[in-house]
Amino acid sequence: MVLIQLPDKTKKEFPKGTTSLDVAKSISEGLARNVLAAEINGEIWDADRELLEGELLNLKLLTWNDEKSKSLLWHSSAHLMAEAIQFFFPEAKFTIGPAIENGFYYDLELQENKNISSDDFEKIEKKMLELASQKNTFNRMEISKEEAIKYYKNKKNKYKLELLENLEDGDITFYSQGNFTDLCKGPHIPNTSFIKAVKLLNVAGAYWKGDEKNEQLTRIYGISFPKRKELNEYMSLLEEAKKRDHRRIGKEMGLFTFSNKVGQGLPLWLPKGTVIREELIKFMRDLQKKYGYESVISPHIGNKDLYICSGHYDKYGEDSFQPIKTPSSKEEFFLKPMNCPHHCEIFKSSPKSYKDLPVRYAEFGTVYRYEQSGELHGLTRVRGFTQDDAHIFVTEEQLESEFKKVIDIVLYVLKVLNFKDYTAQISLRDKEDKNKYIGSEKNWDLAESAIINATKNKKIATKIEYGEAAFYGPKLDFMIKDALGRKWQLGTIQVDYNLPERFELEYIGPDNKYHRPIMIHRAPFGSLERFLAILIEHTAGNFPLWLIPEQVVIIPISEKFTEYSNKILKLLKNYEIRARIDIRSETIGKRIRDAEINKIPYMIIIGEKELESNSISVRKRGKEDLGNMTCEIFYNYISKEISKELEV
RNA sequence: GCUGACGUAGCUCAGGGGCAGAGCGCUUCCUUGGUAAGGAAGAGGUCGGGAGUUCAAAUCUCCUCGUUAGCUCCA
Repeated sequence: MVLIQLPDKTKKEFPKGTTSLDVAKSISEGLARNVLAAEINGEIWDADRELLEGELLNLKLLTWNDEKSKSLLWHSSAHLMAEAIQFFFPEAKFTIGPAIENGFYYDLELQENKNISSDDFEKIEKKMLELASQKNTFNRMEISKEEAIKYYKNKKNKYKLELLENLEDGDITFYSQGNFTDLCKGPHIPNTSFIKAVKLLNVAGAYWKGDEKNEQLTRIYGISFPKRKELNEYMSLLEEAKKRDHRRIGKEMGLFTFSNKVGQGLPLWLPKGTVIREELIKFMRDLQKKYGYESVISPHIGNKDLYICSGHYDKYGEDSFQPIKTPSSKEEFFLKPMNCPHHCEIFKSSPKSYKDLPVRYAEFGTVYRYEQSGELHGLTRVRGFTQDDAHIFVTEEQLESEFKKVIDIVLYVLKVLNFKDYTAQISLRDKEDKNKYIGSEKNWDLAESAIINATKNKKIATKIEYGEAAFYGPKLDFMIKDALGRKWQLGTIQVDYNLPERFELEYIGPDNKYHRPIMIHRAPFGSLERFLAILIEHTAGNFPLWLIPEQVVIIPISEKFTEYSNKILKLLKNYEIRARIDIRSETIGKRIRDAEINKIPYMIIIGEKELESNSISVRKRGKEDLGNMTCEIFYNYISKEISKELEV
């Protein structure tokens, strides 16, 4: 007897050999037609797999509407794609083909001199749909290890053989559908006909097992849906996302640019972009003042010895911009790739008492890193950027409370700019490979537990990632996705016991003895470049009023009102409102339309009426006429809006 | 750095061995207007750069630089 319990707690009995699909049929034919798989005691099973007899099984039937079954359909689609590719490229050797957050991919090795390009996508998609319509079932087979090895030796597929090495005999399953058989632990959808719409998205190289020392395979990404309409919706969503791309908006709004003559990955800030950047800096300066930070300034280069001392030379020296040499002596200087060593030396410049601590040095430090060319991406990954950096030197006792204060700053920044969808990631050491790091086991343990405790105490939801720590210490990173769903690290807070040791930093304690401070590295924005990139995508260029480069455009009805308009412009500028006049000989309609498209929050219309009453007419973007008012009232209106944006 | 794709006007893009194109933007002129597109004319290009094939190359081939999607990396 098979005993099951459905989510609504009803219990049912079925004879031996019953599958989840049979259970669905017993409920309704309609449900049975839509069942993709079943969750049995929390584990996902094929719908046509025979249920085990004996103990009571918690059974939940999964249809497309269950989030969990999306990856099921996508994983099965990867198999279907493999079958289609096998048809056109019989020599292809398949490796792994998982479902991912949005869709699926398959990594494969092609015959030499053959490659798949996006030109092949259409025929592969067509073949996939043709195969899908054959309603081929996904058949699960339990295979002995010996048999499996024989199968892939015969296919000369060393990748699958490598995967088999790590599998236990008795634990190996193959799945086959139509003409394609694959080593796979499943589960799968019942048959291919559930896949009704397919789109291959891109082809790229990917290293076997993610290691660049290994072979580079061909990876093909795709997505599929049970309905054509859903695919269309997804594709238009992608289109919309592309419109938010900061590279596009940055160009349209004239915020920043790049020049090949200047060099790859070296952004040039245009006047409008600089306004936003300077506003962000002002905002952060004010915030830091409140939290007791002191500003410091350090040069753009540093002696090689500085980085030998910090350990950065050892770790990154070869891959950095190469040293600048002095003409007379043999001294070598590096462009600074981070500010911490400079700040350590500032700390050392005078003796410190425990009464001085915490010491908080802040600097908007511009740093240069030689990023691999393939890594460069708009403003999110560049070779020259400015960090809103600070280093806090604390005693053991101060560490946790100070760390929590920094968390407050980061959370405040995210809140002011309305970032709700972020991940707080605790980046710890790689458990396997500890050679990547400097410092003692004890220091690392202390630093890691400090972060874990502080976040627990602050009750923020965190995700632990091993192997993501900096080489000198663990981090709390705030990750935000861009328009295309790629994750970027913005704010970061790091606990560091190692650099104070390397720089022999000390303070005199109440016991009149020397003690070693602990260092907190922190940057709430991360880098201004990356932060602004994400902010552009987040707002689609509709920045809050306090940040937007052009707050107001004045539109005179005709040339007769130019003089009065200039007077108003001057008045607004005295109020520190960012305004300009649109004196083109276009119609009012046209100039309002352009201001709307250019995302200008306020338009001021000036004509006969305004001149006579010494006033202005205000229009808010996306809204109607706000009516007639004096400049002073308008200023109050705007100031109120800005302070509302900043008080959260 | 690796693999694939792409570089045509300021921007977005069409063309694809035989005269360099469109829309938007820009300039000038006309229009002097009341809350999302007034009209006309004009300027603007070594078709990323170099080499080759050809009577002829923006177009085909190779190299190179850059951009881009991934992979790898990210102090």
